[in-house]
Amino acid sequence: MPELPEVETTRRGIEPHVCGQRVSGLIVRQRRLRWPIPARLGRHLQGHRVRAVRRRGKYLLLSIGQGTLIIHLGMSGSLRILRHDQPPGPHDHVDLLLNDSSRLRFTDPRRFGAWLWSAGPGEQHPLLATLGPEPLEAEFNAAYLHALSRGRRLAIKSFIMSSQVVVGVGNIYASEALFRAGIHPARAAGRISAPRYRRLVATIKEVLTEAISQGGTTLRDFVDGEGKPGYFRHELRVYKRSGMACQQCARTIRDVRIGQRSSYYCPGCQR
DNA sequence: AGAGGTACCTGGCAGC
DNA sequence: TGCTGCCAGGTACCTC
Repeated sequence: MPELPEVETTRRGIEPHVCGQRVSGLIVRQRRLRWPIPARLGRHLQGHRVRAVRRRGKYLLLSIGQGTLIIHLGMSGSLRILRHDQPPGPHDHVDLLLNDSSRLRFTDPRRFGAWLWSAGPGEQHPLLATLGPEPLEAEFNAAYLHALSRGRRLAIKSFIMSSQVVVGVGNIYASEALFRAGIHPARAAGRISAPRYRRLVATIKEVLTEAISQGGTTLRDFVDGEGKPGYFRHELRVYKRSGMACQQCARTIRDVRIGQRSSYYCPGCQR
């Protein structure tokens, strides 16, 4: 479900409701997520104030007391604010209880998500320590990508989806950014010129920024912290559009498997 | 070191 | 209707 724009949309949705509040409890109905929720998590959180809701890649970082609650939404996870208790559904695995009697509810049918604890600010946690730059920051630029890609035979789509290279670019936005940049998704990363990387960096930033402003992409069931869907799906030009005509050149959009992921491209526009 | 495959899990859908 | 197999927005971890 969530790529960077969906995680950022979630962050913005929950931040005003959660920030500044004290944690009054934690209800764990299903401990077995990607990794088991630490048995002592509730004790770390209880009674402490939520000082900030940050994001690093697709990880949400809630600064609570002196430590950090690290939340990942996986493929199918979502968070929403409940004003009052509501009967939990079968995939409502965790509730973070807040002192104004509202709660942050975590729903995740596939259970690829995670709730972890870091004693410090979170960025030093093993899962976050090796992450590449944020795509919307200045350090993510053409010179960086071009230099890093030299000699690499990996498909460009897999390359930009690697979290060591850049965080937050998932399967939807990788296809969309490559279409806008005119680059074939299977092209070897090491065989793309500096000018074309300039274009690609620009389209990655553009696609992610547009998607955030639209509240993300809702394909099946993504909703933000208040239950609203994202509208970027109306802007998708190739993703899930195989068999349809390219809006730019009218050729038929194709799909191909790259790194076990469905990838969509226009054979006329992308080389 | 880099590249590719596997694993984790549930639900929805196409095809028979 | 019911079964089977495949697909899904992520990514750590394993092997070659």
